[in-house]
Amino acid sequence: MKLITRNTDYAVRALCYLARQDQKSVPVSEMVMALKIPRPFLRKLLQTLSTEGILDSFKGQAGGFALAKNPSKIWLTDLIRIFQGTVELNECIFRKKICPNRSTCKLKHEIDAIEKDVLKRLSVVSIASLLS
Amino acid sequence: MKLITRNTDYAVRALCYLARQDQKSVPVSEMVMALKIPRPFLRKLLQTLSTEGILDSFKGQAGGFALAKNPSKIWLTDLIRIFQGTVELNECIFRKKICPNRSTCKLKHEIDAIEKDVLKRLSVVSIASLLS
DNA sequence: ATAAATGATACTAAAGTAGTATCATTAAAC
DNA sequence: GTTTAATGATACTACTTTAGTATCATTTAT
Ligand code: FES
Ligand code: FES
Repeated sequence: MKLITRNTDYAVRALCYLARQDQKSVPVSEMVMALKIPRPFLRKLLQTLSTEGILDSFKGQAGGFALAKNPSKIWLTDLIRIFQGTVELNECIFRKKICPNRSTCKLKHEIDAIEKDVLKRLSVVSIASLLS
Repeated sequence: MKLITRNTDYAVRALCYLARQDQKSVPVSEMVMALKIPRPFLRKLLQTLSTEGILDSFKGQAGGFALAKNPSKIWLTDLIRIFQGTVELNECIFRKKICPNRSTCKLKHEIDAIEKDVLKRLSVVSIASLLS
């Protein structure tokens, strides 16, 4: 099981790359060179980050992408939410229906507690903190 | 993202059910009734638990399954390993290859640390502790 | 012999993840 | 004003994992 999918992982790299630049905007082609991420995939991903307000985008020649916020304000949990949905280690769906034992189930309690910890640890990680 | 898949979840329920019985062996049909898990799915799952040494099985009429160990010796991590493979929240595979940045990557460090915590918490949960 | 069980194994379906392709729109550069 | 290099929008394909089904062989109590 993975906590971070490819999308999120690539997004982190791209955002770190942008955070280290002080150019007004960086085109996808430059990032493809630097990060060796498949172009169409990176493009789609950056578009998503743009519509989500993480990036600003500039169309036309000499256009590209730039961070829309300070790297210390871009949280890993934002990216996870965008690309993977909410963090729910525990679903307990029972044949498409919410499980009737949810309130008493000890397994659920255990996993819920673990989930809380994981979220707590994830929620302090920002792009700034990943810059090294 | 899920920490526990359906297989593992069902296995926990089945094992808890068996732990509460003191019959020599319980046939699948009885468990299907009690747990409302699809029969062929439960069957396969119990067979797996049997070959993995978690359950004893008895063939022929009046046969069935029974715990092969004390419930306090059956660990949630065993079940996760059996049905989901090793817990690895962090893969960082870069286009089918192991990522070259593994040693320096801060994201990996963070996720590794979280994974360690999760494993620590999972590793103390046994069927006995889930019996309620 | 029969019936009720598991063993072994192959198959199908659904969902999530990863990646590609294409055409339209924009705006700087010439 | 035309060209060119960029993003916007959107649809599509492929792969992997998870979930679930089906079938026939074997065993054993009755
Ligand atoms: S059995 Fe459904 S929440 Fe655990
Ligand atoms: S970039 Fe590969 S381990 Fe993080």
